[in-house]
Amino acid sequence: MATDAASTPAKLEDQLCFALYSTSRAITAAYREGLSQLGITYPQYLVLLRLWERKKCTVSDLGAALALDSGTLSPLLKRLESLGLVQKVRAPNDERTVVVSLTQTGKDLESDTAKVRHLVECSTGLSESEINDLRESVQTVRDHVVAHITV
Amino acid sequence: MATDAASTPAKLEDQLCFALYSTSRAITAAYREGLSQLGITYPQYLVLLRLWERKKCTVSDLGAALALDSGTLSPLLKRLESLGLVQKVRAPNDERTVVVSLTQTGKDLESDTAKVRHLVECSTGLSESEINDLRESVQTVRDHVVAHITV
DNA sequence: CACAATTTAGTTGTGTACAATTAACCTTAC
DNA sequence: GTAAGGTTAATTGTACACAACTAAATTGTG
Repeated sequence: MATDAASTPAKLEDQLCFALYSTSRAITAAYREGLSQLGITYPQYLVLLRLWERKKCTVSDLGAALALDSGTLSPLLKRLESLGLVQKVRAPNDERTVVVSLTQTGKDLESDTAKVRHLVECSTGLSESEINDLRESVQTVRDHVVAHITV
Repeated sequence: MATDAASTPAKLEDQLCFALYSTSRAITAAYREGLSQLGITYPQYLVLLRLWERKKCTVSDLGAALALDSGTLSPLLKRLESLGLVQKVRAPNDERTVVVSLTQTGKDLESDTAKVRHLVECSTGLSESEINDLRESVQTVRDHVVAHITV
């Protein structure tokens, strides 16, 4: 009874969900200045990260990798296209799918982001192995929660 | 040189930032169904969490607790007000500040959220102590990153 | 008192997130 | 072949986030 949810009023700072929410936004903010000098936003950077890994992605490939739907990706990709960083082409064998690929400008941007990423990693105050341990713990939580939602 | 940033192409799933970003959104999604039955969104729930802790908050108090600015909070509080969950009153001694407080309906909502919170906590697959350990690790990262930005 | 600097919310504009819907295209069953 | 059902991306509408700006009120200083 002492551990009854109603008897222990939940505090904002005690919530794992808020820790993740506020920390994610803090890291996004840490990326903001460096990325804005490259002309891109943080979600755009994440999409580019995926494209630097795999030269060609369909919109749904990107959606699966980032867990974002076309309502988010369509306008985001339109902005990346108008920035000249990616190009979109309808697949000839299936006119429904749109293949997104990097332009040369988009490819060239990869090396510029390494310094920004390094600065943010340093700002965490963690060693490389500590970063990886924490990342794995957080990913495990994500996978559990996602599996629970899907069920 | 093997660890040079340019020579080790960064992958999306290897990034702590993406782990935090995607996990935060997954947990928000896990809260969505339960909270929508109570008529509120996840950011609104976070604001209410703070108000259940402290009966009265100014807008800037809430902004400091949540790291959100008035551009986010003003419309959010307007929606909570139109839902009848909070009320806003100008402080008589300082007409600039707006004191936000809970209505009875807003107070009554607290107990209803406990079950939603418990379900999401269970979906993480972690014990209570594991949740707390992870929360503290994530908060430490946040505090480091925020301190680094402010400098 | 006067008045510049600061504080506080609110507003505006851009860019995500996400649910719900739409439109075009593909596939399958018949 | 064609109609039904499924897939894919785009669109629409609501709600955050956040930068930049505005307006009103307070404070500090001479």
